[in-house]
Order: sequence, then C-alpha cells, then structure tokens
Amino acid sequence: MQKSQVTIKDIAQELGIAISTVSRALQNHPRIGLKTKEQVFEVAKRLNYVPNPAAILLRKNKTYTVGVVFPHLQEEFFSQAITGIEDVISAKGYNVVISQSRDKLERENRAIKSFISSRVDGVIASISAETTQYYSFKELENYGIPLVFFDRVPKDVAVNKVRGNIVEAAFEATSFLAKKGITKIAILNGPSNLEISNERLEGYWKALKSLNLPIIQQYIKSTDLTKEDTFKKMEELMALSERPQAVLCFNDYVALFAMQSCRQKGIVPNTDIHFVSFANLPITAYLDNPPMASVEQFAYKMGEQAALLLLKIIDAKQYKTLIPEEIIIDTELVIH
Amino acid sequence: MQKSQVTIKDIAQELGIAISTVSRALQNHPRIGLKTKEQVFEVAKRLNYVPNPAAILLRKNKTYTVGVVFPHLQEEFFSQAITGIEDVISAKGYNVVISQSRDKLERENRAIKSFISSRVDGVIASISAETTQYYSFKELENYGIPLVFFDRVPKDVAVNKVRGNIVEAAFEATSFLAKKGITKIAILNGPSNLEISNERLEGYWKALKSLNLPIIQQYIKSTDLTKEDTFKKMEELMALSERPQAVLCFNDYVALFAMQSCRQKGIVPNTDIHFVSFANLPITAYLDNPPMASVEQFAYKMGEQAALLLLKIIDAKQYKTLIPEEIIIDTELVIH
DNA sequence: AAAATTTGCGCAAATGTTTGTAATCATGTT
DNA sequence: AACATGATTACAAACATTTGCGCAAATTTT
Repeated sequence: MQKSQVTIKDIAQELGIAISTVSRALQNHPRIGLKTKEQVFEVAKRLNYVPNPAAILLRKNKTYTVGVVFPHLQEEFFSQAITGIEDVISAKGYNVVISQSRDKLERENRAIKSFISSRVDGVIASISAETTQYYSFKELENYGIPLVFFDRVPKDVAVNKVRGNIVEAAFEATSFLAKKGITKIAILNGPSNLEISNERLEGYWKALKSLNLPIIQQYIKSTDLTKEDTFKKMEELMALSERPQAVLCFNDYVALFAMQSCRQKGIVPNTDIHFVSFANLPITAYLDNPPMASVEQFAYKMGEQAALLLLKIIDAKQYKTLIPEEIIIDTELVIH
Repeated sequence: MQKSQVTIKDIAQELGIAISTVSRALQNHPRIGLKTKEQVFEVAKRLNYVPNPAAILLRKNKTYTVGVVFPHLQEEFFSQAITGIEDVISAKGYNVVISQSRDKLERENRAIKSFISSRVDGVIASISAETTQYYSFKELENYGIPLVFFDRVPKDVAVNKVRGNIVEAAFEATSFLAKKGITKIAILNGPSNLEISNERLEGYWKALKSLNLPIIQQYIKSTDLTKEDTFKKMEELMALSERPQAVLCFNDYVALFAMQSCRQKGIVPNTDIHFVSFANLPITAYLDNPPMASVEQFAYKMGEQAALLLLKIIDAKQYKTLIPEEIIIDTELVIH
C-alpha cells in the first residue's frame, strides 16, 4: 500500500540509466535526449513519483512557502486578503502558511520565529495592535527573508508595503458627511501605533480644515479594537454636551460595536447619530441598518498585490538588493 | 549580514569536536557529557544556530506540518475552527498550512495534491459542496498521510471524523419551534452530498414524527449554498399556498439570505416567518433582527478536537494501524 | 581525413542532519 | 600489569536531489 518513497533512484534503476540523467530529464535539461526524457517521464508517471521537497530544499535552499501573519482570520477584511494572496501564490507553485497574532505582540513574534526556523521564502505581515517595535521583523531581514507589510504597515519608509489610500479615503468620508449638512463629526479611531490610524486622522483633519470646520479634541477618540473599549469610547462621545451627529469609525467592526453601544443608551443609529466606516465588509450587506457609508478597500486585490510584490522580491533576491516598494490601492466610498 | 547557514558543522569546528557529538548534545542525548553539552549550547546560542528543517526532514521524513482544506475562511464557523486547530497544533511545534476549496471539487483536489507533494504529516478536511467521490482522499491514505474529516464528513464509517451532533440539534431546533405553537415548519437544507445535510433532515423528520406532525414534501428544500439558489428556494417556499410559519436553515448564512429574500417579497422575517439556523456565528450578534434561535456548534472546540485526534494518529502511526475514530461534539440551541 | 564542436550521459561531490557502530579514555577489578 | 567496564566521543553511512566536470560518440567544420 504505502507507495511513498519513490525516488529518482528507482526511476534510474528501472531504466538502467544514471540518477543524474533522471534528474536532468525531469527538469527538461537541454543536454538530455528526447527519447530518454520521454522514457523518464513515462516511468515517473507510472511509478507515481513525487519529488521529495526536503531534498530539493536541502540543495536549493528554497521552500516554496510563504508565511502570512495577520491579526485575525475572522475579520473578513483579512480572510479576503488571504484569498487574494493564496490565489497568486499557489498559481506560482508556492504554498501559504498562515498564523494569527490575535493582535498580540508575543504571538506575532512567535509566528515570525517559526517562519524563520521553517525557512519560508518570504513573509507577508499585518502588524498587531500592540506592535510598536520591529525586532522580529528585523530578524527576518537578517536571515535574508523578504518581507512585505500589508495594510497595517510601519511608518518606516524603507520597507515594502501594500496599503490603501487611507488619508484620501478618510478625507472623502468626512467630506461626504459634511456635504450632507452634518458638521459635528467625531472619529472613533484605532490604536495610534498603527499608521493606518494616523492616516485616518490626517484625512479627517484635512477634510475639516478644507471645509473650515473646527477641530474638536473631544471628538477624537481611539479604541484598542476590543468590544469593551469601543463601547467605553462611544459612551464618552455620547456623553458630550455637544453630542456629535456622526462618527467616522476605524472599521466596520468598530462601527457595529459603536452602534450597539448607541442602542444600549437609547440612541438610534443612523437617525440620531450617523456612522461611516472602513472596509465595507460583506457582513454589512446582511444588516437591516448598516453604517451610512463604508470605504471599500478591495482586500482581495490588496492581497494579490502583496503576493505579487513578494514573489517579485523573492525572484530578484539573489541578483541585487532592491529598493523597498510601496503599493497604494485606491479606495471607494460606498453609500449604503 | 546574512547570518543564515550556521550549521552544526560550524559549532563542531568552533569546539574542535565531532559533528555527531554536536547533534547528540543538542538533542540532549544521555551519552554526551554534561560539560560538552553546555559548551555546545553556549556556542549554538552565540552563533545563532537554527537547525535546518530540510536536513531534518530528509532524515526523519517528517515535516511537522499539517494541511487544512476548508471550503471557506470567510465563514466564521471555519475561521473559528482554524483558530482551534492552530492553537493545538502550534503548541506541539507543528505548523498549519491552509487551503480553501471555495466549495469546488477541483480546488479541493489541487489542495490535497499539493499537501502530498509537500509531504505534510497529516490533513484535516471539510469537504466541498461538490464532493461526492473521495479519490484524492484515498490518495492521501495511499501515501500513509493521516486524515481527519471535520464537520462536513463523508458517510463512510471507516474514517476519522469530528462532527457536531447534528441529528440531535435539528431535533431540538424543530421541537423548539413546535413548542412555540409553530407547526408548519419548512427546512432549507444544504446539498445532499453533505452528510450534515442528511443529518439535519433526519433530526427534522424525527422531531416531526415524535410530535405527530405531517411531513410535507414541499417544505423540504435544499440549496447549493449560493445566494442565488437560496433566494430561489426561499421564494418557492413563500409561494406555497400553505406558506410555512418557520424555516430551519442549513446555517446562519443561508438564514440571512433567506431573510433578505423575505424582505424583498414584503414578508417580515421573525414576524411573518420565523427562522432557526445552525452555527450561531458572532455575526448574528450584530443583527437587529437575528434568527429566532441558532444551534451553537462550538467551532473552536471542534477544531481543537480535530487537531488533537490528528496529532494522536500521527504519533501512533508507526506503531500500529489505528481503527478510525469518531468524535461527536454536543451542540446547544441558543435563543436570541 | 583530421580537427573542432556538439550531443548525450555518467561520476561524484555537496547540501545538513541523524544514528549505528567503532574507537578512545579513564577508572576500577583481577 | 593486564583487563574488563562504562562513559564519552568520533567515524561514516544514509536520506533524495542537484550540478560541475568529464568522457565518449556523433556531428560538423576545416
């Protein structure tokens, strides 16, 4: 039964030729004759030969595997992105190994360590809500493992990244509200170690400025993305004497939490307070009462781009030291 | 910079001892003297030695990797399960590689083929909505790769599986409706190649029988899980002269589609028609108007159990041929 | 027809680790 | 003093594959 362990040696023996000839034949090496190749392929198929990745890796030092560390898989933004990554990666014969940091630095570090010890060919990462220093990621570089940051990217310029045009998106979202005549706009942002939080703030701020609206400090809150903290911050907003008319939320999940918090306090979302958020996840399609608008970030496409960039770096690695690249994906404000 | 490629040979050279001694020292082999071990560990740490997985794999024929094929990652049921799997697997020093079949047989086959060629130590699988024959999975067995089916399992008894107690759950869900005085209960089931669909039907059927309610053929529908087909089947139910008062749905997503379909036809979900479904996903917590009740299946726990079972088989593999095991996780009907 | 080139294939080394067996050494026993 | 003993350590083979080099034979060029 156990038909494992068919090696090129078996094929060589069957045909009475050298192991090296079989190896070259299978690689379509030009120095091997056509009929020899045909015979080799025939026998390989018949014996159900599957190349041993360990031996190949040992020789070539290549695992044809890329690692992905994302905060969560549950969040559709990330699982959509994974799908995009997987499609590109597997089309090129690579495999994807996935780890979740659950927004914990320690888990993120563990994942990266495991990637190093399993010698992945490259890594795509979206940093955790706790990450403020990049020691583990530097380690990756020390080992010469290419790295592409995804969406949640560090401020650092000298690093490969794929991200949405968040400043622009936040600007548009804020302007959209203002054009509806809503001027008291709050922002319920993510943690400030995430650059994408700062970008949201920047877009929000620019929009207010261009509209000659005042920037009110009490309207600017940030949550650590947990339900508890989001509830707390939303309650603070509702308790203000000048209660905001709209809230720009870090993402759809934050928006949903915030809306729940509203209902708990007897305030009707999308009537008393309007919500606009980021991600535009399919989940919102199931809601009777979704946020007023949401920024579509095209997670699948972002994933594809990140994978393509990573593969490009992997391929080019030995030839030259590449300068870090930054890919920015345009967003689109979707009105619900 | 590139500090890769520190091997035990380097350590041996540094200390002027044999390579084999270093190897055994690192494995804490009893035949190596204490001070030699200490020296070896010291140098290993100093040189930042990371064992080369390829060489280990080549010798041991073990990848410390398990493959997971699931229909989708977007579905929270599966991403929760993955989290459970990952937690168990990574605690034991293994890695997880994930593939999505997207409910396509062809993608499922490709994933398994890739698992075989990358020589994973084991596989956890939840079959696609299209899978009716198990050729690829038989291949796995031929290569001696342990396999555990998860949730969507084949009818076959002689196979390792972890699944929920669906018959019981469907029975309870149906009885729950009946106890509310709702007697015209339809079922919007999944595709019949999935055993979990048949189990739902069986529980539904048993409940009706025990309650002396008639079994009405027009009340039994199955969808291929797409939005389109679910809409179509729900419309068929609504068009019946004796329109059902409640629908037992295959899972929360089907329920949400069905409810959307209702609204489209001007029928108010949970007033005109009640819904009960499977999975009890967090998504329902965000809804203003969730299904009346949902069967909690404890996806995380199911994932854990599947991983534990798989590891057990992997560990035991060389010693004996195990008889297939079936783990059944109890469910819980949650009233919303 | 001799020389040069191309074509087709085999030999052997190398990749980093594990492991069975042999060698060495100090120690204690006869 | 020879020797068995047990504790350490060294040697070498093995795992499956790739690849530089070499050697013929076949083909083309002089």
